[in-house]
Amino acid sequence: MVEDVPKTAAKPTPTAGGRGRRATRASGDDRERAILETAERLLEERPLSEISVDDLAKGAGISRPTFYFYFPSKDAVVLTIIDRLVAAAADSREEALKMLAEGDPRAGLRQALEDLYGAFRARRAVTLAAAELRMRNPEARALWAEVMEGWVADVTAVIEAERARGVAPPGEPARDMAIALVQMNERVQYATFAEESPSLEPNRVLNVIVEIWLRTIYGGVEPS
Amino acid sequence: MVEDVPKTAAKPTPTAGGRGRRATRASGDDRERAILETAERLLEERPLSEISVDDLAKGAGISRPTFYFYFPSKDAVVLTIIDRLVAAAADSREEALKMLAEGDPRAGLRQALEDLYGAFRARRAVTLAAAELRMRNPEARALWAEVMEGWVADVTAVIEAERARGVAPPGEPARDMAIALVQMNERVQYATFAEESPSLEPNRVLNVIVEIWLRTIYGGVEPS
DNA sequence: AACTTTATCAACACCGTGTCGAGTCAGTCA
DNA sequence: TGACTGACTCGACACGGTGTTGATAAAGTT
Repeated sequence: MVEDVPKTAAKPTPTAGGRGRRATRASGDDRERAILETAERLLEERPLSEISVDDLAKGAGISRPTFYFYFPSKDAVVLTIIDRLVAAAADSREEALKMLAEGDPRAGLRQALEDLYGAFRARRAVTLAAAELRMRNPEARALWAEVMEGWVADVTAVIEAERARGVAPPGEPARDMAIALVQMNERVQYATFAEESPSLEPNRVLNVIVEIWLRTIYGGVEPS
Repeated sequence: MVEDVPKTAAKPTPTAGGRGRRATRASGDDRERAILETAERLLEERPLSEISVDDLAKGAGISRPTFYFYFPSKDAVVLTIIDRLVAAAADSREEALKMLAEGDPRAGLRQALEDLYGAFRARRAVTLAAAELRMRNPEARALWAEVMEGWVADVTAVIEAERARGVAPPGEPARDMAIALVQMNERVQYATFAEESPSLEPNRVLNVIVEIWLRTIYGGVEPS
């Protein structure tokens, strides 16, 4: 059902912060994984706000106090899960960035947006939980901010390069454009995942955001 | 037995739903206002999730049970406040739409975005609370969806008109473009109000989103 | 004056969080 | 082997928030 990521090695601790277990290396590893899997499974069914610590404990076959042996709070569990999503997305970004540097920037841009969209769509439930958590948890906010900052920096560089090459017209500061574009993606994708109304159809999202990115970056406004 | 109130003509009830008071016309009006004012005041200080029913009751000079005489829940209070914000924003939209229909669409568009931005910036705290509430309250979600739908419909009409006039190039379906643009505005403005990082500076927001809107609507992508 | 409606709140039932302390159990190692 | 230790478990509790109940008072209405 939930075949987990293959990177169980090469990483002593997901984050340096006080997330995760207190200190151990014994059989409780299974329990920790069980909690994380339960969280992911329940998030497919209902929003984070409707999942209690008891639900997670029950799902992992332990009592509520025992849950606290493994994680300091419900939020910490979700934060750990988000860490992994973010790491996966970062890989996608690096991949796409490489492609962007060597080939045609326009095709590369489409590929990059596609990979990014794919990374989050694959973990739709977690993405929605992240957005929810961000509203009330400073740590989640900081983590997300870091992610956004990374993309903005990359996109800014791309826009500036294309302007320098003379293929993109000047305009508002590249970084400002990048912020708006990246935030647009986030919002549009969230709406689609959450099936808001109005929202874009899943199979239309990429066409639309790619067109807006291209027009924004490459298309100057002809004076009427 | 329905004593009609003359002061707020043309509006019997903010919403048809069971929001607000149960039924009265006496001095308790002051209390109701006091609760709403307390809520707005506290929202300037801290997020909705950190405000309790007791805080609202204390702020209005009543006990917690008495609060429930006036509102069925904390959410209902905020929903009432959001109703008003939304109504004000709708007025702005109508205003801007009129301007858009008679004058130059490009200048009109800028004016419309400016008015809209202003309407929400004037009620920054409430706007942020609305976003928070939307995450966990279906009624708030429905209300916001209605608002978004209204804007999307208007923008769709504008894009289609401009394409029909031949001044805007064809491209992805007008409605899809409209959805993405409206959602971009929402996200960018939210980030600015919340002082996220990264986010646009308050005095730069309009320049940036107007440029993106114009390039998206009027600027086709020249083939490289 | 009897009656109704509006308004108020102490006390309660309930739920979710997080902590404490008293355990069990599986391995050391003396 | 038996005392010791550290990993692990959970019943019972304290706390803080929500929403309800029922008793009561105060202000109209007839």
